[in-house]
Amino acid sequence: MNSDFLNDLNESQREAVLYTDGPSLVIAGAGSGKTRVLTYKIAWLLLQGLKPWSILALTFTNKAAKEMKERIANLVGIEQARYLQMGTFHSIFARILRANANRLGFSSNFTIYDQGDSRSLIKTIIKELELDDKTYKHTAVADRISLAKNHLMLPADYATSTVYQTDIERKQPHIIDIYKRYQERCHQSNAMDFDDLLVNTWLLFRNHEDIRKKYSEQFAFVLVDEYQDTNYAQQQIVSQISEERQMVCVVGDDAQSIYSFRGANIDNILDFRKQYNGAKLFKLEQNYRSTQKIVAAANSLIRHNERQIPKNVFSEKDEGDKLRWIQSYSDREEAAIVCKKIRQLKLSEQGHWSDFAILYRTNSQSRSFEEQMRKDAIPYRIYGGLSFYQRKEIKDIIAYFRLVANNDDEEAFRRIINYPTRGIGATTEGKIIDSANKFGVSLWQVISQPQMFQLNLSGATMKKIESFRTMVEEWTKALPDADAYELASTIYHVSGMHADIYSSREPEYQSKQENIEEMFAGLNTFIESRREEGSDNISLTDFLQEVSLMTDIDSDEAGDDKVSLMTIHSAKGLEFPSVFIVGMEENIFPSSQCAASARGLEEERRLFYVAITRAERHCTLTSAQYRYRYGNLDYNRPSRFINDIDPSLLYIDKSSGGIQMQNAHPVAHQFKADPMPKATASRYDLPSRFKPVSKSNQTTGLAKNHDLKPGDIIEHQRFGIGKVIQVEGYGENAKATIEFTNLGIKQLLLKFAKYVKR
DNA sequence: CACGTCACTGTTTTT
DNA sequence: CAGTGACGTG
Repeated sequence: MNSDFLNDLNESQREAVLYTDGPSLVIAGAGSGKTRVLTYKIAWLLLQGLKPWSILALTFTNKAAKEMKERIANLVGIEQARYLQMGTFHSIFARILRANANRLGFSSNFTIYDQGDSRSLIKTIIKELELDDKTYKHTAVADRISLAKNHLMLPADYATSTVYQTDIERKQPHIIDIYKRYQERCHQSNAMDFDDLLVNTWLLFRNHEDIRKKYSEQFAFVLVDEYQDTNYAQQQIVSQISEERQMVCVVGDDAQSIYSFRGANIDNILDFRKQYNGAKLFKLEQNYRSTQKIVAAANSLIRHNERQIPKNVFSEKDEGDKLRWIQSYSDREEAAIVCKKIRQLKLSEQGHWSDFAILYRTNSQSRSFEEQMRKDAIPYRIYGGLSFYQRKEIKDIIAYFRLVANNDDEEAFRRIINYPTRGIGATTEGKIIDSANKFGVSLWQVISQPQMFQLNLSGATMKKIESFRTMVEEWTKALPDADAYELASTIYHVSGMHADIYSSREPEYQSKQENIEEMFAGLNTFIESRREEGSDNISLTDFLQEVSLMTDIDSDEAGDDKVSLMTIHSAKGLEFPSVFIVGMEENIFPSSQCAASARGLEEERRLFYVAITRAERHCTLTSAQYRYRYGNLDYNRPSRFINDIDPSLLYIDKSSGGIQMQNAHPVAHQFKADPMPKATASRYDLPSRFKPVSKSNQTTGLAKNHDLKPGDIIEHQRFGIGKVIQVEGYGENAKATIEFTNLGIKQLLLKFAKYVKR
């Protein structure tokens, strides 16, 4: 490797890459090649002789980490890239915590509680403390606890903080009690929530200097992506790790800080140079993404914010078109206009559907567009909504895996102790919990030694519990050596989950079946790809660890020619030739609650800035006068943000008002979308987390362009011989109804089915 | 213990 | 409107 790659950089990028004398802050305007700077900097560090494992690069999403790793591999080769310490804050810290769990009184197989788990635990605690669930709403309490943790405030600190004073003023003095008890329960369950992964890492380093030292010596250089979105805890941990050498490079854009509601603190980036004295500042100001007018319009908007690092983002691309603003009468008309514009633009630009994105403030706004696009036969894909891992059936099967891997996991225990029903009802469950609380042990310990923990139950109930316990125990014993897929499959069947899910042919159940299939397909892919990488970590436990820190956004099925519909938040980091920012109305964008405070309003404005800067060539804003919200018709004035844009860069389009709703399009039938049942409409369109690697799939069967028709005989890898009864849907969504000789009728999502034609 | 009915309550959400 | 959760009945 030589340093030729540096020629790909512009001057400011190169300066940022080459500086390795101390801490630095890289302010990367939208579209200015931020990822390029990060990856090249890492390559440069390697070239300087740094060992890959001594470079720590922290990102916010798995996707960003993966992308960066791939790009670095292209520069320096996979051999070096493989050993880079690169990943999300949470996954890197989880690894550190597993290695040192005993120091904190956890064991290394601890469970990671997701948001659902922690909320559910908080809910039970509120009940146990006999607090009024109207004053103490579990979601609000959870947010409050999360906020405390993001500020590294332990229950003990909480009592002396101003937060506690606020609680008292709000007549919620018991949040601290819930917090305390919540932490105890997590500990008893050998579980950490997402925030604990940060808090506990910080604690580990604070209380065990030898460990902190070890890591700070290992990580000779620390890089942080999206620094504007870090919270206090993350900032502190970075500081713990880099204390001695101060070799930190953080990259971000204060103008794109939009996650304060998750604890992100914009001051981290604004005050970075105060925290790291003498830190060097680099600004990447050339935007390579958008036309000049789009960049200028975005600049004119963000100028209205007080708190920011001054910068001059510019573009040398075409001048381009002004932003366009269209007002419509209603939300339905808004959707119709947008669809019409998309068609026109696609034609005039000779583009693809995937060149277009519709961005909105809230998920619920997707509805009118969905309806209209289905009517107009425009292919689309909605991002967001209920994620794969939040679906009940997936959470259930994962809960089994979790309990097997960590018997003390209370949330997993409670989820499945009586699912599928095995005659262990609420009363019994209550008694187990009481005993556990009384003795300060986990639920599992109570059922393991019922007499010791004074569990008083009838002989019949005891027997049921006993058999549940033995069942799980056996799996736990098998865990270390078992083939993950085999074990998972055993659990699925022996637990009775399989029978339950196949007990009906209702669409609801079919969708569950498909989702579980998909999970198993994912498990398979996981094992295969780990094997390909030469890793032995392919047990069910390894799968669990991977899965607990994964989200839907991480897999994207780009390549599909579809219009993207998503919230502005989830559009961050993406770009599209044409962007429609819809619902530009007061009370929606800016949302009424955020607009109440100056800080909140500035964040909304940054959100709008993010939205505009997603556009490469065309950016259209729309406002509707009337829209349905919560079942009634609301009137809203146009968003104040419209006025924030330099009028010379905004074209007010009046031509489209009052378009005819019954727009017949001659080409429409070509793209006819599936008539989807409404309950599952977006479900089939969701990203499949683990899209099987085409390689492995192609060998056994095929997925994309299936050639099945009714009457065909197939042999399925697991289900055996079957006859095709019916095929429906297209491409990604194609599924077949197949009658298997041994198993009866099943529905298969062909995307995942492994079979050969006979 | 399963299922039906009623009241309630609505941002954004990288892990 | 629609999804959720609490509660009561078979």
